[in-house]
Amino acid sequence: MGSPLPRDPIAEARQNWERHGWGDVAAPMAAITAIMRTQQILLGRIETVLKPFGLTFARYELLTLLSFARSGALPMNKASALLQVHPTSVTNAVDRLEQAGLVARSPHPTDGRTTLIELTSGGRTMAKRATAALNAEVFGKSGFADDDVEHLLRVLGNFRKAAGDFTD
Amino acid sequence: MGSPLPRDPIAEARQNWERHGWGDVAAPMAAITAIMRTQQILLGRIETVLKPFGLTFARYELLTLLSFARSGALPMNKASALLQVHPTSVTNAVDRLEQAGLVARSPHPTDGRTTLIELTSGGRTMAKRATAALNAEVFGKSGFADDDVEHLLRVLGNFRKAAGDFTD
DNA sequence: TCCATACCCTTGGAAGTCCTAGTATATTGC
DNA sequence: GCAATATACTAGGACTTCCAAGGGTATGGA
Repeated sequence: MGSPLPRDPIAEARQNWERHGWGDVAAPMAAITAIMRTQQILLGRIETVLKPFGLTFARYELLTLLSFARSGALPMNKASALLQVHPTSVTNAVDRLEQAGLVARSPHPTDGRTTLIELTSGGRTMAKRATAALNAEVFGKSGFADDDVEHLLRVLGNFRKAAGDFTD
Repeated sequence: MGSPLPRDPIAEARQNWERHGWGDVAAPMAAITAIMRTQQILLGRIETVLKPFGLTFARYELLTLLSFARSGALPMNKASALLQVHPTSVTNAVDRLEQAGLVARSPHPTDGRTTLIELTSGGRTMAKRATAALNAEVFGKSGFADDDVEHLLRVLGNFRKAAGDFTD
């Protein structure tokens, strides 16, 4: 989306913050902006790999979650909670995956309010193939050193816990 | 959007990866997923703070970028490059900021293809206020220790550079 | 038992992102 | 000087996200 810039725009933002007397929060501002940008880059790579499969990241995540479910099926509200997205986003993703024949909706046996989503065999195959591609093209080539990966997991794990993601 | 989960869903995903024989990429997969989720949390906090100002993060970033421009005006393509978003996203943001009276479009004096965007006085005031709020409510309370901030800046800076964001 | 409350999912709307294509203006090469 | 190429912005469409609101189903207390 553009050739490399001559200077790091986030480093420049940090300097601007300091120049305006906000030096006390300039560093965390820069770190947060860097997280935003890194996410953008990673999401772009992921979507590029998934595009040939007709998948987006949101749909891939749901597919993978289902592939790990013991019974092969999950209530929609469970999926929403585990993926940490709004229930309407799950509705949307399921609509499209269902149209593509990768998942199926079925009524919950005892709770009439609940809808179960289940992988079709095609969906299971698709999940395997897409995961193999992502492992090879993105996760296996992240560019992060092993030490940095562990450090990221620790720091971001603490952050997510403090933000109330999980109690553990 | 949901109460805390009993277990960290990303740690669980990592275990699932390992169980399926993808142990060699399980750690970077988890780190990348953690970056995604952290970005989601941070963006949520930012948007909550900006909402009373009638701003979204995309519009705030543009407003702030303009407030740091020497001349107070920038060509749209420059803004697109510095914010590292698609040109159509800038068009969209400018449309709405213009409707709100915070920026104005003007033709470039010598290049007929180019449109300049300029802060209005109201836009300048808004940028100051919104930045003060974000500094107080988000950047000043990030929850990251100083050491972790420096580490994040280094690791993510290397990543962004390797991804071609800047040459420096 | 029955009504109020809580929960689950879906619809419709607003916002952001990107892509593709189209129009207008510059620049470059012959 | 003029045609071919490159650049700048915008229009329309697909996608995701969230919020607000609504209809259907469970559950629990009077």
